[in-house]
Amino acid sequence: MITIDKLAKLANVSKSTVSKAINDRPDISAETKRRILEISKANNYTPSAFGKGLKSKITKNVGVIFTREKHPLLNNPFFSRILEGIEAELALNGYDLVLNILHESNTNELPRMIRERRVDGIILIGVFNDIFIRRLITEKINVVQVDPKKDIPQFSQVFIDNEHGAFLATQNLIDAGHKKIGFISGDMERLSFKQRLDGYKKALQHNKIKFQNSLLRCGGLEDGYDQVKNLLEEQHPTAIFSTNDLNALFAYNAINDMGYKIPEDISVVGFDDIWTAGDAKPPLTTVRVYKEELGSIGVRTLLRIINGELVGPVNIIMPVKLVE
Amino acid sequence: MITIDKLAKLANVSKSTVSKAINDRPDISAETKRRILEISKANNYTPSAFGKGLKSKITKNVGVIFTREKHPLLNNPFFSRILEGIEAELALNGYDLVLNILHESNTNELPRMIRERRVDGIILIGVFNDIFIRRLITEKINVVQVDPKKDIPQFSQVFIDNEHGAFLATQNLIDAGHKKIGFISGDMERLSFKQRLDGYKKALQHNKIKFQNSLLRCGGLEDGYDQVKNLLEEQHPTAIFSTNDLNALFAYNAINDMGYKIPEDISVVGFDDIWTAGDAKPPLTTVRVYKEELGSIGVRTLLRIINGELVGPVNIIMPVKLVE
DNA sequence: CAGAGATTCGAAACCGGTTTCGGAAAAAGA
DNA sequence: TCTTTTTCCGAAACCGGTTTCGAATCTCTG
Repeated sequence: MITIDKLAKLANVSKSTVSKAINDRPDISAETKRRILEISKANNYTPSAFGKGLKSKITKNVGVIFTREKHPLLNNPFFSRILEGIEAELALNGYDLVLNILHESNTNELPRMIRERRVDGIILIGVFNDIFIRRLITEKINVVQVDPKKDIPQFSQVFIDNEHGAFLATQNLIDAGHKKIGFISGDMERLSFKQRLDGYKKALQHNKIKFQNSLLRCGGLEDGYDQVKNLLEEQHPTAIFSTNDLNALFAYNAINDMGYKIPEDISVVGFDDIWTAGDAKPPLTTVRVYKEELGSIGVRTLLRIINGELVGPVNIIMPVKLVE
Repeated sequence: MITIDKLAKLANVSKSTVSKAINDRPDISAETKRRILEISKANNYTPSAFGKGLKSKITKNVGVIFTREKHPLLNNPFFSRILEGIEAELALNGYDLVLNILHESNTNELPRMIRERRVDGIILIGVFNDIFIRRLITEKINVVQVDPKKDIPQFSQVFIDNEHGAFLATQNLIDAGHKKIGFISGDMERLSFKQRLDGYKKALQHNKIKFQNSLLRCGGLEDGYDQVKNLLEEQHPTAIFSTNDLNALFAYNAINDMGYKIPEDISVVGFDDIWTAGDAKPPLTTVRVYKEELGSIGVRTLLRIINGELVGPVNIIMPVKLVE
């Protein structure tokens, strides 16, 4: 491993001069710079991240923290897509991505990468407890929250346009003539599901359809199947809006198992546009979320914060699209 | 941000003494150590990664490099599961994960995290070109390859027991009375698919069934549907072994669309045990691969290399299990 | 109580960079 | 030709740790 000192010896200059050549400083002659860069390339010298960071405090790393409730993150179909979006955008800007996956309960102490300042900022995806949030704020860490489960005004945040998406989805069902539209969802503690409920309500109201609590079935993802069955038996809706595709697919199963046909007897619209949605039979109408975009916009926002281009926290709402 | 110097002032000792207290060195009195640690905790001091690494060359970071062919990695259902396995095992051992996702074509230059020695070792998952591999070898980077697409004897590698898994899957079909078993697969350039073909052949041979080239349909994941259709029309097998679940699900669709019934007319067995396998109707019999384990064993192997506990490269074969 | 040995601490060097600042040499101006 | 200015380079300090080694103090032994 070649260091700046060795390179300086090879070029018969001081290490300050090498540093100037490498970093394109003004006080160096064109000829010397050329010579040094040549020797540098010949010995494929790369400045050590440690040496650089020690002085500059800049790591050129960004931390990404996901939380998961129980087991695999697969429950969250977004995981890899958002992560890929983040990674691509970071790579484009010369940053590396340091990944942490935490359990929701386990977010008391700050991760090492933050404590030891191994990252210039972080992107948060998931649910975090209050102590965690507070420490991030007091330590003045650069933070962007993507698809927030909870609104934290101190952080910059990238939202999905949940309300409008849900509005579109519901309106789509209403346009098809439905008046009795069931609503199924995961945990309503989550901001995104709340917002989707709002969109559902707005669409009903906009069409002068009375909102009925009895048409709601909310809860965990696990028992989606049973909830749909229960909803169908008790309320006989002609359509169902599901706040997420996973539940929508459970609904498909339940509807099929009860002997109904889709879409003749019951229509279903989902949200998220996960990759299996198109393979379902019949293909699921859903609200497309641009997951990679979510990640890359999150990164761009964070980099603006890191570069001091942003004064206060900003909120960004990413548009969605109804796909049939 | 408090540094070791400030802490030393606060405790009225030299910074060498602080270092000794923090790192539990012998030449320090119990009382002084206690006092320093107390003050350290009170000011929640965390040594900077830069300072430490500069001297020790140890980053406590591990790089993880995935490659993708075209677009999202979702084609690879392993992605998040293996990644989670890796992350969990690294976290357990006090390491952070630095993620890189490369395009196969774009793997000429070494990633920055390797050049700048920002990681103590790397885990490779995917396809890498020869220049890339050679540079890793000449630079003496610590490498473990997980689920290798190509055998690289210079690296330690964690394999899936593809051959035995394919043997089990095929034997399962033979036990059910099938003699004419189609074989569909993705790109046969990949080591894992080759090995699965070997297992398929072995099972046939073991049961004295003649292997027929005409029953093979190999190629991309994209046109799996058409290939299955073609296979069914031309050869009329009574069963199909698919080297991956994704193709198996395409086979389901093709079989259904052609008016056959599963498993009455045609049986299907897959490989990988992706999460949708259980939801298919009827549930897909498949070979379960312990994806998190794959990741965590990869990490454990890498850490042994980093700690100098391993002399040469090792090959590890992870067992699989047939699930119905 | 002198001398040997063990304990405990700190000064200084080191790791690999960046940055400041002063001075020499070269170029420009008088 | 003598200043003045500009250009170019290097010595030295600094960043935040670790490690070595010498010295001071304390403990033990004969």
